[in-house]
Amino acid sequence: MTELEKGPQGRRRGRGARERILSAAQQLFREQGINRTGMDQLCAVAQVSKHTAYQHFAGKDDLVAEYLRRFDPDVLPGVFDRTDRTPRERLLAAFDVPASTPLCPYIGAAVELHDPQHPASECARDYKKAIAARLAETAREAGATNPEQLGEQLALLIDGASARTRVLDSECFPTAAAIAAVLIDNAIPASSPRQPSDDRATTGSAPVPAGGQ
Amino acid sequence: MTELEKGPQGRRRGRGARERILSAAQQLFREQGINRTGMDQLCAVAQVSKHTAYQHFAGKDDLVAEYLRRFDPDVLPGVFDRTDRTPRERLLAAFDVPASTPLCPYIGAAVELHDPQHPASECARDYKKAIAARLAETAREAGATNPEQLGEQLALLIDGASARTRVLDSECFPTAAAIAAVLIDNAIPASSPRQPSDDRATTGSAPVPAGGQ
DNA sequence: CGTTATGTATACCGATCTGTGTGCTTAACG
DNA sequence: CGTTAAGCACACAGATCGGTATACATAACG
Repeated sequence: MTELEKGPQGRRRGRGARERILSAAQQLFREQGINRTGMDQLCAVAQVSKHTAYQHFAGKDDLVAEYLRRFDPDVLPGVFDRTDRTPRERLLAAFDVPASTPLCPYIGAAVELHDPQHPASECARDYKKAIAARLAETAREAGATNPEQLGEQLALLIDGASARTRVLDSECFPTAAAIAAVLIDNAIPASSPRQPSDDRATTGSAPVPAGGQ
Repeated sequence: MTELEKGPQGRRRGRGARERILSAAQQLFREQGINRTGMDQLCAVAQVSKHTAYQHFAGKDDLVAEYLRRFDPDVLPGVFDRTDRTPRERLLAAFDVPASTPLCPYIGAAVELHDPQHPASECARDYKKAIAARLAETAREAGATNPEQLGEQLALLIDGASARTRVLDSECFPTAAAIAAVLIDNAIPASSPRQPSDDRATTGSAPVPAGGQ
């Protein structure tokens, strides 16, 4: 989904301007925010003519939406796909983000754009719902009595940690992880709350830091 | 703190332009965000000359900082000062915000300004710390084993609910309140987790909606 | 090779932004 | 009443914004 756009036929011979634009957007939007990043600066960083930029994207709004859609595949893949972990470990791994992760770009976009009708805002909504759904799915695997509720709760914790980290300018994910542990243990009736070693999975445990957030 | 500024002497006879400016800022910044509200529009709403606005505030940044400082006294006063409630009820009342409360203005400012050094960002940090401190204080009253931890956890829940409400465009505070109830009951050793009626306070319980957020 | 799509360079447009400067009106206080 | 400061109306400066137009270069494909 990252290589075959815009060409009705399968030709396409360009030098990859679109990728450079999206790459620059990802960098600058995270570093400076969306509103504080002008198209001139963005094109300069991407080493792309302004004309070309507006040939690939209908406007800045369109670019922002595409910038957000680009996260879909690579945000929490290393969290949910790890079959070498118990469901409980996978749920907790969602809070194991590298220190000083900027800010969830979806929250940033929703706040900066300030328009629920904006395509990027709808994209952010969809993504947040998807994350909650995957958490709920994993919660079901873990044997939670109310997986949907636990998924929504954990999603709220992630957003809270991300937003609060931004405001306080200090890491908040450990706090969220502690809450998550309590909620998870409270939601799983079979497992004893303070006994994490009753997992039925084969391979052992490895403290791997998760990717995005 | 809201009526005696700017005059070296105690004279002052103006028609209250400063108050109108701050009032308009409070309205517009919440409705449209900070960056999307120009000084022209703000002055028009406040029915104030632009010249006068820049006579009261050194610049927009200064105005934003003042706008945030103005919340300090009146955000969660009706939550912590209610002596007719048990500490536990007071903690939970912090999550009883009226539906569709816009977004915590401090989170909004921190995200929109995107500069931790900005006076308004520092103000937001101070406020968030103060809220956590008051929650911790109340948690101590409630007999929590680790009041500071519980205060920080509840503060994170509030921020998470506020941010997530904005992104999802649907109310998230009930979810946060449910988590809070679990955390509070888990943190208070004396009270049994599923028995809220063993409070030692005199007056009964009244489901009153709290003020700000 | 020649066509065609893709990209570059640059200038420009109108709108909007924060912030000032000038001159006039009006209200408060002695 | 007269002084004085607060406020108003309006124009303007300088910068930046998103977006467009024109003209030229180049790479890919037939």
